[in-house]
Amino acid sequence: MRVRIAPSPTGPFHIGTARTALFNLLYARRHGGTYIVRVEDTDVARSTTDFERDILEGLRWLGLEADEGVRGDGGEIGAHGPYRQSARGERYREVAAELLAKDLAYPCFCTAAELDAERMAREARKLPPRYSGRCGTIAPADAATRVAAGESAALRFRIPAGAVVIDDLVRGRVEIDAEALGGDLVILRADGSPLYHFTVVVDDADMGITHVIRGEDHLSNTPKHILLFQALGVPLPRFAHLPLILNPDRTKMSKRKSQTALADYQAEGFLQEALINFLALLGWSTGSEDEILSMDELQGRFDLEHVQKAGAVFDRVRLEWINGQWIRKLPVDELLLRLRPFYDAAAADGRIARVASDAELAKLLPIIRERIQLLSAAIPLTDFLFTDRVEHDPALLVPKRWDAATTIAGLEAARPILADGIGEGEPLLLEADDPLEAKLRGVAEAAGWKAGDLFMALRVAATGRTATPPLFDSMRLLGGAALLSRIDAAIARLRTA
RNA sequence: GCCCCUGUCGUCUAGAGGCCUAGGACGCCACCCUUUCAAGGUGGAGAUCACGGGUUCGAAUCCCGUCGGGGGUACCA
Repeated sequence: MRVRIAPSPTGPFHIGTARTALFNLLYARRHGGTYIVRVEDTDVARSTTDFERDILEGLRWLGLEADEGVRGDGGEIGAHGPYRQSARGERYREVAAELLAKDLAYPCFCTAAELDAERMAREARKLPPRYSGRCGTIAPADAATRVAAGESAALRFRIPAGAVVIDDLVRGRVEIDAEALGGDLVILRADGSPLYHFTVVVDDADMGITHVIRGEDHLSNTPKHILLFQALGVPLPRFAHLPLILNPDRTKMSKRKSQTALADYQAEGFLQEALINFLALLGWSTGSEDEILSMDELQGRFDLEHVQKAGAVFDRVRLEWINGQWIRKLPVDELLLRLRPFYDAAAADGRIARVASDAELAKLLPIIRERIQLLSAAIPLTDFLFTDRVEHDPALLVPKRWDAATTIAGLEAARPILADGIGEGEPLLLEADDPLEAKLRGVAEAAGWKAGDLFMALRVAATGRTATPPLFDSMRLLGGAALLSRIDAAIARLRTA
């Protein structure tokens, strides 16, 4: 059993390509097969090595690196190579020559202008576009003479008449009349470069692909491939056409309407595990009510029977929920590793004033992990710890039920207790009873304040924000000196406001 | 236009003729927990299974039609 993913490096790694790759890998793992990565860079005008690297690195990051073919570092392994179409030109011309020799293909001398005119004429008569096949009636000897004389000619594959049946693993039997295929198919341009429908078949045949699992957008073109496989005299692979991933308006997911670049999701702080989990459940289900699944679990459970037939809308909100689940599920030391680059980047671009140490992050993790759905969200939640001063907004500083005078009184009343109770580098008191909290509650009660209001005033004074990790842990993390100076600054701010 | 695929809560889905008074999850609302925000817990609203005909004692499940949505239709991939 051999499957493949064949990305085209004409743009950044697309999330839809990632899902197709995942389904292929899952299918291979489940059935003990080989998962192959092939780069389809026949379109030299649009393909770039930067895009290729982006795709290869993306696959590796997701855990979808090739068993055979092009690996994450760009190297190739396997005995069926080369695995880049740009390196297979010789082979395509060789196969094309065989088809020509058997008269299964013929040179076409039509110019672009002639083909345009033909197409427009048919359009005017409300007929579907279709090549007339007129060059197909030129005697092979005459055609050969003209080619030898240097006349420019593309090579067309003869599409035989009749119905083509696709026995699709997810859609069942699909029958398409060859009449609807648009006439004889160009497989080699006049300059000798091969076209997609041809290269894909030659490669799948040469590489011994047994199962072609790809997006539904290829279903209508599959008869062309089947006819080509038959002309080549090689056994047909099984086909499985996956439902498309859709924009919220239910059109095919596109860059214009959705975020499609994997790298953008990565940069936002989506976890590899979450993306895999989410993508697996887009168009496939376990048949059970399980939702949070690891790659290992997916590999053990995947099947084509539960693949959906209708397109699936990419629901970003659901992805974020799954990401939050995985953030909480990851071991803390692993989570620290994942968070590291986000803090480093924030320090580099000035969102925080200094680099956070591993020890500091380790102390933070327990109080932020249930508060973030994206790794990047950790920064605004904890930036107050890594900055020299906070800007106090008086409107936030004064709790709803309080006025400025009460707030000043509250901060002043709390100050000596905090000066006494918070030093530097103290351990957190996560679940435990906190004596400091008890004291402050006492102060609030004596003054007739709601403790929550006092806490809110302190929260904003210490962090500049109204939504933060737990107050007492936040204050301990900050340290006594910084805390007191922020309280003083907050009081000063209120006096001048 | 033509060809093909498809149609269960807003979204992802369970469902293979009686287990369906259609289940779960996200999101939404309420409550609980609670120093904020989350997380977590409980409950709720939300689908005449696109519609219309059949078949059957019985249909979300089978058949036909209609309508809606999507994809394809290149000397792009």
